[in-house]
Amino acid sequence: MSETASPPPTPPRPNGRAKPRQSDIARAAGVSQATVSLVLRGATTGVVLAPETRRRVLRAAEDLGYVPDPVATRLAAARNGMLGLYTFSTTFPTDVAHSYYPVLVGVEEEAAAQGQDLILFTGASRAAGTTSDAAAVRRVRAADGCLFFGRHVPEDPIRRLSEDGFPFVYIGRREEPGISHVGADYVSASAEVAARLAALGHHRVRYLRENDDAPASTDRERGVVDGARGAGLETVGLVERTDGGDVDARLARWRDEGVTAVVTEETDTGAALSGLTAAVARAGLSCPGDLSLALLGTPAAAPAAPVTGLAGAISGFGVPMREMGRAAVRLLLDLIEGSAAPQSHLLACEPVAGATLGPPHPGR
Amino acid sequence: MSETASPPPTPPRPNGRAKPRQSDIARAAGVSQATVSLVLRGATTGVVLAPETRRRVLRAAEDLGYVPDPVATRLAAARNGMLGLYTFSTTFPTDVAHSYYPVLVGVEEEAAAQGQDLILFTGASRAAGTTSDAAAVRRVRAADGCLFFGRHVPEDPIRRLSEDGFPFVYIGRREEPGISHVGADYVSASAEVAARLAALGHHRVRYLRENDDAPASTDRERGVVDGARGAGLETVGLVERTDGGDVDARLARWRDEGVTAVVTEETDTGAALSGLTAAVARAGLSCPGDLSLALLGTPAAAPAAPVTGLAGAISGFGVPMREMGRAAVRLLLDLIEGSAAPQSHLLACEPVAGATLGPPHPGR
DNA sequence: TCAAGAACCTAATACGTATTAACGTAACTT
DNA sequence: AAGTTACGTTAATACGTATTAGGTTCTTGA
Repeated sequence: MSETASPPPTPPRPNGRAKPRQSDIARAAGVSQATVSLVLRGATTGVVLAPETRRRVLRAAEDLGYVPDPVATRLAAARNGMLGLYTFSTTFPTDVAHSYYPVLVGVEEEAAAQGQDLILFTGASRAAGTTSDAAAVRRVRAADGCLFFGRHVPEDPIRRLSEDGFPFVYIGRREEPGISHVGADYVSASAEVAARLAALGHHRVRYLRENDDAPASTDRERGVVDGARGAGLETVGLVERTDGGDVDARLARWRDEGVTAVVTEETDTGAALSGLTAAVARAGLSCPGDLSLALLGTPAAAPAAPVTGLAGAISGFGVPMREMGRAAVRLLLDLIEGSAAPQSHLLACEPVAGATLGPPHPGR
Repeated sequence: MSETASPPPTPPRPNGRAKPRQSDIARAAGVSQATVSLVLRGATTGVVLAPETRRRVLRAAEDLGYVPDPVATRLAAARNGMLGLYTFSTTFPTDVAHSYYPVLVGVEEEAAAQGQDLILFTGASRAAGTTSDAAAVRRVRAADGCLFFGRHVPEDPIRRLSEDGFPFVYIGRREEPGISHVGADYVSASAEVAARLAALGHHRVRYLRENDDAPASTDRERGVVDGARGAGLETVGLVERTDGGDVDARLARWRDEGVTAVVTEETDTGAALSGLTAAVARAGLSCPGDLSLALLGTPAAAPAAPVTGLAGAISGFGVPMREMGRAAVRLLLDLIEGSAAPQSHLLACEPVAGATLGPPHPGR
């Protein structure tokens, strides 16, 4: 299934080497390399070129098929029109592909719209060497600036970037002061969900969150608790964490306790949600018939194990991932151009009506 | 929804500048910059450093928090550990995201596995300037090599790359000799589908193909025709092209003509398939009850307009997109390392049994 | 006609690292 | 003791572009 093709003919190049350089153009046009640079770069400060010279240089550049070397451009302290996107993933990228994909789409869209190329750095890269996080993060300096993306991020190497004045933006909320991020307003959106439950008449509710302390989870918890308090829901025992234990037992206990609604969150792994829905299905319960269910966050587009026993979409809110990607690119460009100080943006989440919320139906 | 954060404290750097360089280390360790490079790079050809010197240099590098500059590295050495991925898309990238996505996943997987980073070039980029295709394609030289991806590609600029000896690989079959590509064996797979129809007892069949001449479409047509001839199907009037006309009328005509099975192809737009299935649904036909249906290619993962009226998957074959991405990366790396001549790989497609094929049921 | 500008261009250098030829120096041989 | 080797390090240079401080020629005004 493999066929070797004859190599293409290689026409002689003026230089003997593959790529024509500015100095080749200079020779052809009878000017200096500096002049070529000035012509091709567009007039800089005050320097004026004779129209005739410009023409000659441009002509020669065209003839030779000149291609500016982005690396050299970058080394010579200018921009190279490339933005980095560094993805930290605990698991292999493909596993979380679906839940992160919309962000990538947004980033790509906006980057293309702004005429920037994108360098994809993968956290797992360079696995061959004895590389630390630090070494991995270093590579991003090849770009004009970088976006960081993922729930968990190695902080030290990135602090170093910050100290060096390298422009970067987190996608997702961060706690560290002085660094830029574009996040979603999980607090408000989560509070709104709690309020929705209260409005339906629920009183005893459980919020099942992931057992880690990523800002996204912390924010949601805060929103749920604040919202519950504000709406008059019971807050004692409201929050529980996934602990790898028996979800079925947990669900049964909740029913015994008179819980009428459960809220959980969607993260990159989707563990909390999938575990919960599976348990609900095993218990033979329906939503919202027996139990109301709300989800904080957008579920993956095409889950490997589709949620069974649920009629429509899960109620809660959606994360504006695509718009976050776009906003992050815009902010990063502002930082690179120096036209903005480090700053943070929180985007509003969109409520999802869904089909899993209803009035309370106490179990047993 | 925006908050300005205080800038982080900037600790004094030995150099007065932001990033320590090899020459800073050299000064601190009392050696030359060249020695620093040799130490940090690992022993090159025959050059041996005194263990004591190594220690001093490494120590100094550690103390100063040295970070090699990838850009300078790339300029000095030939490689920079980055592969380009250039996507040509007729429409906006996002529109075809789903159907191309598996390839991107494969590329990213393999690139990460090989310790390479990825530069995403988008054809629409640099829209601001008066840039030609040529100028757009030039940018890929920032990488060590490049993958090209898309049904239609500007040939001239790429020929130039080829002449310059720049390593690149097409994903998808190409006609041009002497350039490398990784494609799918549409001919064999399409012929197999035709044979399957014949085995079920069909005789009068139609193949509806896209109205363009991308190699992928050409190959499929050849496969269908060859396979039909080999299996004894009627070949007169077998092939038709989409022409933007009335699909319903076309379908009705087929029924009148006694056609019992229809084959179509999936491309980046998905136009042929979606038009056809919509017409089938409007005509109140079921597959395979009234009409057998086969598809050449993998349908997009999550079609915007889900196929209605079809019980299960559409029969035909699937394109190994992810594996094509992986294979293309491997081939590109071989080319870059000079360990391989330009060559082509055709990957086998996987038959999809599906639920839309059955014995012939003449209409009317 | 001379000096002062203006207009155009170039020489020189920086950017940070990799590589190679060459240079001392110390150890070893005879 | 002189010559040879081996060893450890460095000077020099390349990579390709950007930038700035001049240097030449050309106008222009008096």
